[in-house]
Amino acid sequence: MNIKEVSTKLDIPADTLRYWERVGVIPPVTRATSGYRDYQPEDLNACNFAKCMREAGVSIETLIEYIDLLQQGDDTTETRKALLQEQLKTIAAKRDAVQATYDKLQQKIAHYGTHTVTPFAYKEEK
Amino acid sequence: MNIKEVSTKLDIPADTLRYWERVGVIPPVTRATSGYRDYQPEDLNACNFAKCMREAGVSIETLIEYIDLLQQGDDTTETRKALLQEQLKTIAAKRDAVQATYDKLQQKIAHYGTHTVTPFAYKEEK
DNA sequence: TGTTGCCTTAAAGTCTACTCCAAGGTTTAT
DNA sequence: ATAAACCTTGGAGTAGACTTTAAGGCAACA
Repeated sequence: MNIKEVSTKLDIPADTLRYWERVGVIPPVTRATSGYRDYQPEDLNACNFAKCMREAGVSIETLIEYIDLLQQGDDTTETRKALLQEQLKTIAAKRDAVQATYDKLQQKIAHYGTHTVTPFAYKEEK
Repeated sequence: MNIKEVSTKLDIPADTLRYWERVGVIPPVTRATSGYRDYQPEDLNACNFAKCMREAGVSIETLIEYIDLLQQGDDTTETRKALLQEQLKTIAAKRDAVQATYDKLQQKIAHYGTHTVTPFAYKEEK
């Protein structure tokens, strides 16, 4: 699978896929003899994982750290697990913040303009 | 309430509060005769609103648009409401994406290293 | 076999959203 | 009344994450 197909399938710009590989957000991608990237299923998994983690707010730096550990192989399993657990907490916090804003904004919209004087949601309700 | 107190109370850097006001993410803040900012309750609401929206992923540009409409006054109520509804959709999408990643990562962690060969979550499960 | 379209890298450029700095005015405590 | 600790603005600088450009190689089709 070439880079264009992966880009289309996963909806990630080709430039971003190259950038991720270059800085180490995903492991080196399998190459054809031409030098062209030829993404294998596991390469796709790596890209998709990176995409989801990025969308959830995980930094490039953290992802590089994870891939580094993975490529050291040895036994970094526990360290990797701890790293993921830490990120899970961060993601949970983000989720909660987004949900809270969602709820309040929805309520605000519900009677926007009907009996509203304050144009800002999140006012401490009396 | 001076800028330092607001910064502490809302946990937003003072530089960011000044920046937000300068670009129009919040309306102009009330001033003392000295020229110092003297945040009124409604100014605080505006800052808190901006903070929540930013955390939920709403862009500076969008917030400026909202404040612009607000200050035109006239009757921009419907336009503003539409803008907020649009953002609500974006926020919902973000929340869902973050939640999905949370769920899958949690599952992944649950048996990380026990019977795992793939170090990437989000593999299409067979 | 040419040409159209895809691929490669390295390096420089861009965008968003702050964040810091310099020069100077104000307030508060001693 | 003077130093310490605030505050102000305008403008420059930075961080993070891409995104574009330049120069050139490979591939597929007419």
